Amino acid sequence: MTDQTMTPAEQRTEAAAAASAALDHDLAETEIAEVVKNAQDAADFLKILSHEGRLMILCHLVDGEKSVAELEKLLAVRQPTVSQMLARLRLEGVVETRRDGKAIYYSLADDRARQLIEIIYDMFCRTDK
Amino acid sequence: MTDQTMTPAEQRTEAAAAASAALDHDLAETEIAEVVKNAQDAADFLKILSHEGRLMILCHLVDGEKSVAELEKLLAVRQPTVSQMLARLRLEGVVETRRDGKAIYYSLADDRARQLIEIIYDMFCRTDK
DNA sequence: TTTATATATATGATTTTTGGAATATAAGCG
DNA sequence: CGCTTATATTCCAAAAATCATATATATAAA
Repeated sequence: MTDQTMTPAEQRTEAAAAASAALDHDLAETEIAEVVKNAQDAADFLKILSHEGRLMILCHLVDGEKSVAELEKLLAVRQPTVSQMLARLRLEGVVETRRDGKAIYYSLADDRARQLIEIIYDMFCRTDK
Repeated sequence: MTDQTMTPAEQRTEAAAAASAALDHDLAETEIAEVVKNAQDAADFLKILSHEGRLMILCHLVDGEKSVAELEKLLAVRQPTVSQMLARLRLEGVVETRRDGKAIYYSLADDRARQLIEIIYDMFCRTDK
């Protein structure tokens, strides 16, 4: 279908044009770029949740803040592993921290995450019983 | 916190026991295993969605079935790439196919996916405007 | 200030995921 | 039958994610 002699950039441009044509109201390049960006953002966000350990952490945080030590026990994994998962969640802005003495308490900082987690919890932890 | 002289298996057992204790109603090993399994299932499912291309495909399929060629144009990627993404979705049971002559039409086959996709679409493609 | 506890980070090995290129199959057409 | 179009699959290299181990930092307590 697509001419194999074109460069990848040319092919993408052509394909994008084809996509525009397909959506009869003729999207501009910038609009296509925005759709792609939305998809990227959404996919990146889902990637954060698509990990057993991180997902369990987030599920627990729905019930309220937890210290690293508490999460370590709840998940049955070692401390550096919990901290690594928390670091990722922190960098992505999904959780935030509060210090109390030696302990650091983590809580949810993103409503999208809270919403999705609750839905996923219902889907996978209630329905299937 | 956890004794570094134990084997990983021992540590996991101990940590699991600690987790049980933490949840005052004393979960059995099998119950813990089930929670972990739920988390794994959910994470695996989210992994399928957490990919820009697959996500875009699923978004388009929410509007109704599409042939491979249509998706190729909508996504602006090459045919083998579309087929690879579709193969993954097919193997995971998220989409199903119907043949019509030379064309193969794909459609959503999983209500969980449909539900999540719609929510994600609202979150990332409507809200932020 | 030394020591213990709670948490974080760095490093590196291993595994998974990804995406391109080539090739294969399957259906329709002349 | 050969030819074309639509789709699928295989193979492989590169990139990314994961995980364990070791080490660092920060707070508190003695």
